Amino acid sequence: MQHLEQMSDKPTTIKEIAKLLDISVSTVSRALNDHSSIGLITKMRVKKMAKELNYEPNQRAIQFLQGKSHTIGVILPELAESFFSAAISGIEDIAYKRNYTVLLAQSHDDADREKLLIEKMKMQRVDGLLISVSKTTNTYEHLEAFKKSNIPIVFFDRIPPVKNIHFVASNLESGTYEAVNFLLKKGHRTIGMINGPTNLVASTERKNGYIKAMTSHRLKFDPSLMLNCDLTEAGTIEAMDTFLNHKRKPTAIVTFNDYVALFAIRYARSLNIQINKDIDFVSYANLPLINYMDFTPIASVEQFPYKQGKKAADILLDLINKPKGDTDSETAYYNVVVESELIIGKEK
Amino acid sequence: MQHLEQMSDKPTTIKEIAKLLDISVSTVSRALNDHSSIGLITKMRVKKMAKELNYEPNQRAIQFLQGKSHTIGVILPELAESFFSAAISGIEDIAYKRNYTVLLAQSHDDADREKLLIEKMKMQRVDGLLISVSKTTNTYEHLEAFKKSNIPIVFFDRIPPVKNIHFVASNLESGTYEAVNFLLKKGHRTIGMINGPTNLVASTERKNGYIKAMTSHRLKFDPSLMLNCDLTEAGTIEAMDTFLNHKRKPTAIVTFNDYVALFAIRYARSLNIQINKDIDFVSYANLPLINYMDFTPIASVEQFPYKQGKKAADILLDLINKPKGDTDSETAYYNVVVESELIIGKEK
DNA sequence: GATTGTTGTGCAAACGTTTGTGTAAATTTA
DNA sequence: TAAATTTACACAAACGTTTGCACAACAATC
Repeated sequence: MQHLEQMSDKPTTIKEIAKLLDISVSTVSRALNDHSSIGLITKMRVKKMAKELNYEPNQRAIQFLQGKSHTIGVILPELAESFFSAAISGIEDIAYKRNYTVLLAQSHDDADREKLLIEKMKMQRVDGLLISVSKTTNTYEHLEAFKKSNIPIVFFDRIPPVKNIHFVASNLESGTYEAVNFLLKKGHRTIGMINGPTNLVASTERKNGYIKAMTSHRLKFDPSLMLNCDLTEAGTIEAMDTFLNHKRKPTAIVTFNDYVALFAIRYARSLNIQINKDIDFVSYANLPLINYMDFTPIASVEQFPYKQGKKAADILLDLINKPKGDTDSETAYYNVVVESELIIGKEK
Repeated sequence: MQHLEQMSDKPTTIKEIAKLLDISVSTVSRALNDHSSIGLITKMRVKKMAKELNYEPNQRAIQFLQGKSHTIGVILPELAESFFSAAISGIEDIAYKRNYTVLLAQSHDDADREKLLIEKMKMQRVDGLLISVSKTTNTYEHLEAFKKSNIPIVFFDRIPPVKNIHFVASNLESGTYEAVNFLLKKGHRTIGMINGPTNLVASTERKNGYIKAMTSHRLKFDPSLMLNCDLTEAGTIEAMDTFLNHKRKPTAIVTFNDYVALFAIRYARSLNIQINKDIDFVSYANLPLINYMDFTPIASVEQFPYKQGKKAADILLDLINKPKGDTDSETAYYNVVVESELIIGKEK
């Protein structure tokens, strides 16, 4: 009975239990899994011994045997952005609920690193991949290549311009429509927009929403009021300068995200412009802390990142656990749109 | 030559290569690993075929065979807190550099969830665990139990009061000392401190730093000027009320972190108190965005979370790859202190 | 009392890879 | 030219678990 002191040794295996009880490993395995063909007495004996030895099944062995890792890879640009830290929480919650683990990696908005990470995820044999592509990603062969590996992949938020993919994104067009509409109803007629880089789908959607709102009010779209910006502080300031020297100086500005809004507002204040008086600002919600600031956009488009993460993870796990009949998984793609919502800030 | 079209099938194995070349699997394995006992011609043939079939070694199989997962588990309270999102970047960078992957999970400051996650990490057979315990964790048996599993564990930032553990933390005592010293030099004599819950080591360290600074200026420590707070907004307001009605009303306040500082400053402003005029604020750096605010602490203690994450991961990987001779690993524990630094904000 | 059915268990293969050992053939040495 | 050495490969075991199949023992049926 010296089997009790091997605690701090290697983890107990099914074999040891078998040897100690003088039965076969298959019996032990079946007993632990409550297989119907094992006698009650044997089951009890096995379970008691398993508990005594602190037996825990070696998941790595099981994963290997079954050819499933029960792990999903998640690649996202930057956890420091609260959109993504909220999204990862949604992903994680779904993953753990459905008994999957999460292998995390950040691209830090570096396309090369992203490529490496994707390769690594494939080598790690993740069961599926969730990815929000980096800002700098502009070639897509590696994504196409990954698709060939038969590992399901779901894109979220930052969707690359590639055909036949599954993705989850927020409806930026309708969100922007609402935002611009809100400004129009407030009486604004000259509305500027600091948009993102043209290679992002998100920029196009915002643009479309903007145009739609304008035309629905029978206003003509003035392209000079929509500026593309690299989302840096310098780029934002440049855009602001353009607007402030514009022959049609905007009375309201919609910014691509809260960071841009912050830069723009800070710069405007330095020029003694009265925020939300001389110029109204509307943005897209990214930063929870913006609520604590003294001068914040009067409204913002909430994109529900947590919900988006949940949804994306759910879809991925559905794809992973889809029965073999691939007939429709080859033709049907999840294109899920999470509605965004215009949140109007409390007046100060 | 019909082996070229099995691309979208199951991943290629070493066996298939062996069969196609009519050699043994061991030869293929050794050829791919450039083993000395394999002829040059064979190596070339194998490598060529491997490339042709897009062979990638099955890491899961290797991990299983070697009994190593090459994965570290990371459990932290909340990625939305920028301290942790910075820390995870450091962890990730080291892990990937040293060829490990990161299994991530958030406790969301829930002790029960944390317990479950630890259990799960053990079942997943991670090679090591990195953890920053949740605020609500107040029993430590599960941590002690985990140590018995022989999986190295390194704590960082939020260290539980448990003996004989490896940890990385910032030197809050010296940071606080510097902060209080800075205020004393500015002429303040009545300095309040909104500290954290007493069960956190971090609170004790701040307290010690505070006391040290005071005594070094030959000032007596007034315990009524150090309040313990649950770090919520309500708790902060309560603490502020206590201070404002104190017979020795502080002319400067040190807060546990930026969130508390925000709550305190907002509340003070609502009472028409002039920030950094009537009362000077000093805090600990958590939020990058605090720089964008109009009223921010005049100084803050930077804790270098990225560096801390890197250091913690490095230590963990060293422990994992430590040679078998356990003689000193049983007696010696890494207690690494990352120096913090007082950052004095630009005057506005 | 032979046949079928049920219950409980063991054997062995399989997953993909690495690695220790065995062994031909080719080369060098005496 | 036989013996010793080297070279180049194959065989098989191992990692921990699941699972199809075989098979014994026993009970129930005709």
